Amino acid sequence: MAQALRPLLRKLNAIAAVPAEVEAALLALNPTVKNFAPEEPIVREGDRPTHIAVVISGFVYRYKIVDPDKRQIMAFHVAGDMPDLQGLHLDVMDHGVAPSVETRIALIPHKTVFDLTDRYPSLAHILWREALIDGAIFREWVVNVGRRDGVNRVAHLFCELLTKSRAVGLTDSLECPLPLSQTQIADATGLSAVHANRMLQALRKQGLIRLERKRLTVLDWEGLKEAADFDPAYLHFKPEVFGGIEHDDATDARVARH
Amino acid sequence: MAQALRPLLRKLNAIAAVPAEVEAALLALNPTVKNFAPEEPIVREGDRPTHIAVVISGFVYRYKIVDPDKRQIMAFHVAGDMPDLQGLHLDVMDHGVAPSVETRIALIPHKTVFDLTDRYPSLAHILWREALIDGAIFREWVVNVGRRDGVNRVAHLFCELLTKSRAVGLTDSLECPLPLSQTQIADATGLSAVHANRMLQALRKQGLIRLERKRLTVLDWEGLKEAADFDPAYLHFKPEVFGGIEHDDATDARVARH
DNA sequence: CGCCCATTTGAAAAATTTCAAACGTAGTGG
DNA sequence: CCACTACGTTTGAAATTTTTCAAATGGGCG
Repeated sequence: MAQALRPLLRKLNAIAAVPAEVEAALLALNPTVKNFAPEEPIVREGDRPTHIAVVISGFVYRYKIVDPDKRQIMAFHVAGDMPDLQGLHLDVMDHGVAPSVETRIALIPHKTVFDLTDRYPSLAHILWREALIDGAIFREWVVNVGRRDGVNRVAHLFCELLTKSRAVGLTDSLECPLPLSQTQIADATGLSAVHANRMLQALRKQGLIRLERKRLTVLDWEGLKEAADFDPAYLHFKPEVFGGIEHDDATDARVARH
Repeated sequence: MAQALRPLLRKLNAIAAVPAEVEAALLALNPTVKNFAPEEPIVREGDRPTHIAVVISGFVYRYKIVDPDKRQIMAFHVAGDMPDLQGLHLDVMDHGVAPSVETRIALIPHKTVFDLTDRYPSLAHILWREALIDGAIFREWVVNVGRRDGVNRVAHLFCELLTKSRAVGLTDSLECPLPLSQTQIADATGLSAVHANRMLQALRKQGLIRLERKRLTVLDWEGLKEAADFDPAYLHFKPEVFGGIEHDDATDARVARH
């Protein structure tokens, strides 16, 4: 398990410069690693977490139940992400965390994290920054769900997921895992499952995406960005990572100028 | 100006225990204070802020422009709040900040804040916690806009504003300032202005609220909470502050059991 | 094969937006 | 003091988006 936290380092390096000694200290940790089956709760609303979860592989979402037959998904997380970083300073969970597929999670006691941030103030700043980026993404989701129509919302979600996947090295093409049911896509975009289905069909018909075997392929990145009104600034990646996807990509992306 | 940051202390004390020496250090600051006219930008999307803004009095909102004839408001802030705390670790603003009424803002250089957090690690933890609460509120807004219908959304917004106002001592009754146009309420709830107007009428007709001269009066707190599906847990106030509003309040709140 | 579950389709119902106009109030300038 | 303007609120009605309901289709798996 010595390398279990490798994805975390890739993630942290995408958002900040991580000093070598901090990298070493993190790699030296020997965290508990636990497998979670699809939909098996990782943390529940109301819990008082004592550990930080780091996604090693798989796909995780955060959600709240409303009504209680409605659900809203507020975030997706891939390898390297810490879906309950907030537990460090907020005692009780105001939402749940669950995986959508078989997922490996490293568990690090809060105390261990605080020891590290005491020893390495720069790590504290990086984690604080990560928490702020988490917040920035929620803001964009408020915009997405509040002011964009169905097609836009789904397109935007896909742009975000592909960009994040590329930033942490999960893929270097225009294709990435998307282990979600249409119901989950609907719950993330504030749509009904039926409507989400139709929005997906619209995106396919427009030749923007392909969706098969739980993988997303973007056929026309510029077109999808346009349809989504997507600007990655809110993800706050380091400048090098920022743009992420170029026009002259080695794929079949059509050039769609606006 | 020696007492300019008094509201900030009330706010911080509502979310955490603030050591006396930290209180003293904050009060000893002599921040620049600036007045902003309604709608006069405090920070713009794309800016690289060098200072933290603290609301001393007034009412501030954070927003993004989409399309560009649509606007989404993502947060409201009252006295004591720091609407761009995130600027401490995120270089460029991904959204704008503006007041809805004449507002007094204290400006504290980032450097000053970092000096203080270096000197008082407990302050760093409090500010980090505040940033996480900021994020928790965005999550609830995603839920609000994504999974609640018109009336619910507006009711929820009002519950949040009243609860926050009480927590920082802006009011101790069921009445608080609400210096917003219906267009702004619409932009915060993801509705059209016309529809927001109708939802307000519905809340009035149900005898839940009164709205006049830019003040909100809650006539039936339990009823409004019920209509809003409101649970203040996501605001993460200290336990003492938590409940905030009791059934047997010294006001004319009707008892609405569910 | 048969079952379970996710996806897809169609059609009606409901929520929400858009458009257009009326109304009210406050402020400005004559 | 009145006319005029600007802006926010209110109203009505049609257009549109989205949801709901119900059923059909399709794939994976024991």
